Amino acid sequence: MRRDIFQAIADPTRRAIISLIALQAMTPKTIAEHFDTTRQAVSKHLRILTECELIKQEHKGREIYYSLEIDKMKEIDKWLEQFRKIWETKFNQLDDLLATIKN
Amino acid sequence: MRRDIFQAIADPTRRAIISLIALQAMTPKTIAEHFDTTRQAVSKHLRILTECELIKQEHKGREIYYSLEIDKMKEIDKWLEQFRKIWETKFNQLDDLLATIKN
DNA sequence: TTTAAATGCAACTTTTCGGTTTCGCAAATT
DNA sequence: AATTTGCGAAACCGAAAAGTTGCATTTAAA
Repeated sequence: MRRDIFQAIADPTRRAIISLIALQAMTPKTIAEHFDTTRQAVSKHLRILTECELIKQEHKGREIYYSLEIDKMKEIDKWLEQFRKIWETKFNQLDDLLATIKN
Repeated sequence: MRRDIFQAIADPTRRAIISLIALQAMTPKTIAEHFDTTRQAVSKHLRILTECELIKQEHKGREIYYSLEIDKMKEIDKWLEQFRKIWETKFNQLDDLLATIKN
């Protein structure tokens, strides 16, 4: 099983779950109510997200509250960094070009 | 077929291809030489990347040069925005806390 | 004008993925 | 004590994905 963060965010439902619990911790049941799917399917997604340490659990009686490990999201940002450098350079080149045309 | 950018970057080989051609345009043959896979497999990845408009082609005789559509990468950055807000807030909260302790 | 090279595409196979169903367990409720 | 509720895990299924093989096409080279 691959189970890395990029594979985790590939699924649209998982992305929605991430966005949802980013705002506040939730139980699987509550999360499932936000989507057109069963609690068990959500549970599977939560398992995958847990495996790549994107979310954490907090047990409270028989309920389990899931919340986002926001720091883990920075890994995506980190990977994007190489491309951000490129598009910023291109933007500057365009800037230079516009400046040249003007003068 | 889903074919969105998140599914496109889920595959590690595709991420490597993206990083590779971000620096300079390349033919499928040359790209394949960088990996432990066949040209046809690379071709399939290129097809997927083309379908979600992450890369573009430039024909030159019988060769086809593939290069990155850097602007498309910004979509990931855009999605990350919501989380960036959160981690920046947390960072500021920590800042405030440290300031409080100091005084 | 043959021959070789670069490529895309389609068919096929194997693996993975996402969802459903069923089950068992532990905590709450009656 | 019996029942309900919230949960994870395992077994199963269909669909999609990833890789392989073979072939057709176009262009360059001999």
